[in-house]
Amino acid sequence: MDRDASETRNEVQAGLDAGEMVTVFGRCRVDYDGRASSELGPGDRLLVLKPDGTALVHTDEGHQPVNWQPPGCDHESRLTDGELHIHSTRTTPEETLDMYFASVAAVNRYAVTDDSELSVSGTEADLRERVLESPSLVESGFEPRATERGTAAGAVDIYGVDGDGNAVVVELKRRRVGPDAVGQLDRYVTALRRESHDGTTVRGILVAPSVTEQASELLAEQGLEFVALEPPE
Amino acid sequence: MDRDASETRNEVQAGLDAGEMVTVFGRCRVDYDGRASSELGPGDRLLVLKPDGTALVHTDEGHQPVNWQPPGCDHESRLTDGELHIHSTRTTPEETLDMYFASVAAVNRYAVTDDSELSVSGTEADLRERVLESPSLVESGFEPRATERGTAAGAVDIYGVDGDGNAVVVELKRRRVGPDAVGQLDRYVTALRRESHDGTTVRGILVAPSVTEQASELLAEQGLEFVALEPPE
DNA sequence: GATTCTATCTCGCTG
DNA sequence: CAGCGAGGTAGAATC
Repeated sequence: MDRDASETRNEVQAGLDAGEMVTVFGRCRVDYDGRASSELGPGDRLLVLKPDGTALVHTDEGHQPVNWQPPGCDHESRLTDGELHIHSTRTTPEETLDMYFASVAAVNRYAVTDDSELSVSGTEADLRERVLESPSLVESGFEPRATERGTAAGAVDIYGVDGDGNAVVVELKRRRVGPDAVGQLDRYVTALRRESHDGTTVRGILVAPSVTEQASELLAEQGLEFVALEPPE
Repeated sequence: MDRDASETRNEVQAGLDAGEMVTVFGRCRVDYDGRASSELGPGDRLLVLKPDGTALVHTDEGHQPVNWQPPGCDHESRLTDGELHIHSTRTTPEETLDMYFASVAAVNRYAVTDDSELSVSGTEADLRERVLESPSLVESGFEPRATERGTAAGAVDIYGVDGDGNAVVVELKRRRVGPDAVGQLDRYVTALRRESHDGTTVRGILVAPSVTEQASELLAEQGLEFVALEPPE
């Protein structure tokens, strides 16, 4: 099932040169060096080289590739010590990925045409639309005034006022939230209180499907509020 | 280049039954429904089905699969309206992925053996080891007393005391940090101050390679400190 | 390019 | 199983 390494290399390089998607399955070692560094001993893996400069190394397990390079990298095929050697580099940050194939079971080249765009629903953006269309879902009398309003601590998802004229900061999450989301909301509320030189009251409301116990306690400690709401669909 | 759909389906199913990694390249539509939902119109994509129940749908661009299922899913091959139809399901949460192939250019089956483990260096754990071996890198006189010390707000990376007997909370990050890390440290410090009924001073120190401007301001506002330190390697 | 935040995040660990 | 935090997170939007 093994193939002549030189012929294999030519096939891989021809695919890369043609702007095709190239896959290589075989026994290999993998070295990575960059933001971190890693070593992976011999094993059977599927290498996917994309025409946009992406490289993915997949084992038989897991959603995540065991090693990879992001889009925009340069891939080179080489013969190093008689083995097929794929060398991929990027800059900013400087990172290299090297794969050494002791044997190659298959090389495949695919000419890819894909004009469709993925459409997703049930995102945080959908939840924001839902709140903007029906602000009373947050609270009777709530009036949104701005989205992505800037503060010293970052941009607030929805900024508005309540029925008593108090300022309201709404932080949206599409799923059940933990302590991190409370910290985020607290930063925005604190920043706005600091920025409002008059005595305006600033309320913080976390809008999400649900909240963990620890996050709930943090909300109470900080005097922040929670409203249960799911993204549409 | 197209293949008989029934024959193709048999090949895919045989690979799944044999516990092999199966790839299908061809023109397809993809529907996903679960935590969110998505639709993807016709285009050429590479489908990877792993023996652990993972499914990955890759276009010609990007590190991330355009659609996927995590490990542990059940994959079925079907003939629906004369097309190869891959149906993948999971529970908790209930999620389904459906791929309909208008044409298939290639099916590949790979028997995978991989006994090697990935070893990574330059992680947060490596940074923690570095600090525990040389606590003076944080500050002269700093003495670590515990790692992963529990608080009401979660576990502190390193807990210790300074030369004056004050409590010190160290939050480690392997890379440049933004506002979220400051919020995290602040939650731990606040929780410990609440828990220490005597008048013990609790200091919070963020240890990371560098810090963004906004995070730096947040640190100053909260009376927290920063020490520049990189993970080893 | 740097910063900030979302994500069907995934993954590992711990209770 | 849920919760919590790390990640070479990637990706998008904005400055």
